[in-house]
Amino acid sequence: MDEPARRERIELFRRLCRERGERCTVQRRVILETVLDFDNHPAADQIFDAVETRLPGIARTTVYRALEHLARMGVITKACHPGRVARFDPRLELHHHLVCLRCNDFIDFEDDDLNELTIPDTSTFGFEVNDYRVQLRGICQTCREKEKEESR
Amino acid sequence: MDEPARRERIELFRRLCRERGERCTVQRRVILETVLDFDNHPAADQIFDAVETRLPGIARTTVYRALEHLARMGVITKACHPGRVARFDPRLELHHHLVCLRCNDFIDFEDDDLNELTIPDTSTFGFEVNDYRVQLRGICQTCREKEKEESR
DNA sequence: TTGTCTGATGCAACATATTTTCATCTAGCA
DNA sequence: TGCTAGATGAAAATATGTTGCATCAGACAA
Repeated sequence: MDEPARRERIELFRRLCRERGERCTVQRRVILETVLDFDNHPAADQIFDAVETRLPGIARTTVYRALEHLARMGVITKACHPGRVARFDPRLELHHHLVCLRCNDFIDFEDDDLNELTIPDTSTFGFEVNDYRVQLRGICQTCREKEKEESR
Repeated sequence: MDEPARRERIELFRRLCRERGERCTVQRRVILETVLDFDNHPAADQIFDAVETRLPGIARTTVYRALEHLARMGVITKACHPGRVARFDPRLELHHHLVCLRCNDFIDFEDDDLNELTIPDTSTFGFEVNDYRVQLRGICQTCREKEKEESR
C-alpha cells in the first residue's frame, strides 16, 4: 500500500477510536501498520511473525484480539475463503477474488463490470449489507500443473 | 434436497468414481447422502454427528477425508466464508451468500441478476474458473439486535 | 502534569478442528 | 476367489484460536 493510503488508514483508525471511545494502543497501531504492508491476505500467524520483529515480546493473543477488533471497527476486513484459518485483507475498497478450491489460496482480481453490480434487496432476511465480493472459483495454475504432473 | 436430485447426485458420484478409478466405499456414499440432507452449510463436525447415527463407529478422520475427497471430485463444494471451520455445501448450482462478518455465519441468497454475470477473462493468472459466488457482506439480524442490546 | 479508572495486554492453560502415522481392511479387478 | 492399491480406524500430534486472570497503560478529569 502506498504511503498516503497507509497514513490515511491509520488516521481513520485514530479517528474511529476517538469517536467510539476505543483505545488507540501502540500494539493495535503497529498491528494495523503491519497488515497494511501485506499486499495479499495474511493469516493471523503470518501477521504475528511480522509484528514480532517490530514489537518484540508481543503476545500472540494480543495479535488475534487486535485483528478481530480492527476488523470489527472496519479498518481492515476479514476475507471469505474456503480455507481453515482466518485471513485478513488490508483492502477496504471493492475488489474481487480468484479462489483456488484445491489449495484454498486466493488472489485479488479487478474487473470494472463486477464493480457495477447493484446490491439486491436483502431486507427479508433482516440483513444489512455493506458491500460485496465476487469469488471466481476454480483451480490455480500451480495446482493444475501439479495435477498434470501426478497423472503422468 | 428432493429425492430425484439426491438420487441423481449419488449416481453422479458413482459415475465419477468409475470413470476416474476411485473407490465408491460405503462410508463415502453415506457421508455424501448425509451432506445432501442438510439444507444449509454444515461443518465437518455436524456432518460427523449425523453420519455416526447411520454408520455407528465410523472414525472422525474418515469423515474429514471423505469430505475433502467429495469436494475434490465435485459432488459437493467447499463454501467460502470468514469463519474458521471448514463448511461444505450440498448445492452445486449457481447461487449466492449473505455473509455476516460478526458471527461468520452465512445463508443462501437467490437473485436472477447475480446469476447472469459473465465470467471475465482470468487467463493472465493461469486460473481456470468453473463458477462463481457473490458474497453480500454485512451484519445479520441477530448480531444487529445483539449490538443494539449491548449499547444500551 | 498527575491521578484515576476502565479496558488492553501478557502469560499460561485450555479448547477446538484438523492432520498424520501406521496397522488393518476392502473395493475393484484379473 | 485371490491380489493389490488405496481406504479406514485408532491414537497421537499439530495448528489455530480462546479464556481467565493479574498487571499495565491510554484517555480523560482535576
